[in-house]
Amino acid sequence: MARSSTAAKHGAENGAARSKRDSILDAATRVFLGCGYGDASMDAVAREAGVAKQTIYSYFDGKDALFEAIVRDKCDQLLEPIGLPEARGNDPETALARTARRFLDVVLAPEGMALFRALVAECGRFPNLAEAFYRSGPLLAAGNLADYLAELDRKGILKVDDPLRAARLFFALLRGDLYIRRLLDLDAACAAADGDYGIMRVVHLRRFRLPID
Amino acid sequence: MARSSTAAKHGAENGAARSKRDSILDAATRVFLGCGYGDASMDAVAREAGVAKQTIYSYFDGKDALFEAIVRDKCDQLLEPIGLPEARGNDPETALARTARRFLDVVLAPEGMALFRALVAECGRFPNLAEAFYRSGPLLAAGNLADYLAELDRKGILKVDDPLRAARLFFALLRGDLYIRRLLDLDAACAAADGDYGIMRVVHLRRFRLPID
DNA sequence: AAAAAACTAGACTGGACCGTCTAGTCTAAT
DNA sequence: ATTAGACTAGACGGTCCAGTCTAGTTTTTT
Repeated sequence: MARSSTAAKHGAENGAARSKRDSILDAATRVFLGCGYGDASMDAVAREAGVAKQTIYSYFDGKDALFEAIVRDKCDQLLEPIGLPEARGNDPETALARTARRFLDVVLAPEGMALFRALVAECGRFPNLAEAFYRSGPLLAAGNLADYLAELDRKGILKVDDPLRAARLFFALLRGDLYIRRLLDLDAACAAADGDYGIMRVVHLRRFRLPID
Repeated sequence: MARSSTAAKHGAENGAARSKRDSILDAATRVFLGCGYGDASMDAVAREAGVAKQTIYSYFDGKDALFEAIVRDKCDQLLEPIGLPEARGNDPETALARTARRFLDVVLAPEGMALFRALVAECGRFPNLAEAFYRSGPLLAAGNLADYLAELDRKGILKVDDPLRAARLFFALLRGDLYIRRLLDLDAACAAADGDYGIMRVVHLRRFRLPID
């Protein structure tokens, strides 16, 4: 009664069953994030997972539940690095640059884009998923950065009146125009993983005692 | 042979036909932007337009063509104000604030959000539409602002090394976090039209000889 | 008035797809 | 060996929808 929330008829809680469930989840992730919720078919998921359709329905209640499962899964797994608090030991510039890179590497990666695109497309049908994503992603990241900025302010290193707003604007600057282009799937062949996206330009704003709050 | 590009069998090029075509376009806009391309049905469009389904097919080639038509229509109509060049007579601060407001009023409005959301969802199916939107929207706006910033730089009022990049970051700052929230349809009940969105905070960055390029 | 064109209402075809069901196979425990 | 539960392959019912077709009505043109 532990794992499969509602469609639970699996007595064997061993590793084999778990790996079958996982392969379904993986396949579903590829299919759903590849074509979107509407154009993804359960038959395609079954084919991709190398599994009979009935097996999917024995692990998940239906298409909705499967989509929810893969989204929550990807949220946990993908957004986990940007939810970590700052390493406060380093000098601020390094810390900010590291935060920036961690954020962009996740957010601009194809998987991150696909997840966000799917959520935007289906936010009407799954409003709770959209909110869960926002809270465990952008909001958490901004909160952590805000804490760090507040600390810098207390130490007199930086003047930041409204840390949360400052953090949000920091991330907004980082996303810049590139985020829009990626969302629209233009610019796919751009410098993806290795590009430094002008991070340092944004980070160096602090030199000017930035009033970005 | 002038108007209805491919499905043309309308000899009468008078005003009545035009208004019927328009009422179809209007209804299609409501339906498509309301539920998205996938969940919109041609029957729903016909019902909404108060028109027989066959009439739609006599004006448009099919669902795809109708979607294209309404998107191009809304792009032209919606993004037109943000494509206008700057009024160069005013002082820079006023000009920037005006540009900012014009941009946000369009982009954050429900119609603008719905259009963008539909394009993000269907960018795989209609890549050309996504690009057309980007060019006639964000890119054009950034280009115009860049021209203005370059002029300010020539006059020595502002130091801007890379005007286009500066313009893009300006708009990125304006979108901020709110854009993400609106895309996910959280935050719908927020201060919509009358809110001043912190524009002045962003505009005042210039006081610090902003190196946002 | 008569003819032509536009339009309507609704039935219909063909296809996709969700979720269920059946019948049979494989695996593991007893 | 037997038995129970997990799994497979595929068929099937029901629903929804794009696009076509038919038959009849309204509007416009001549």
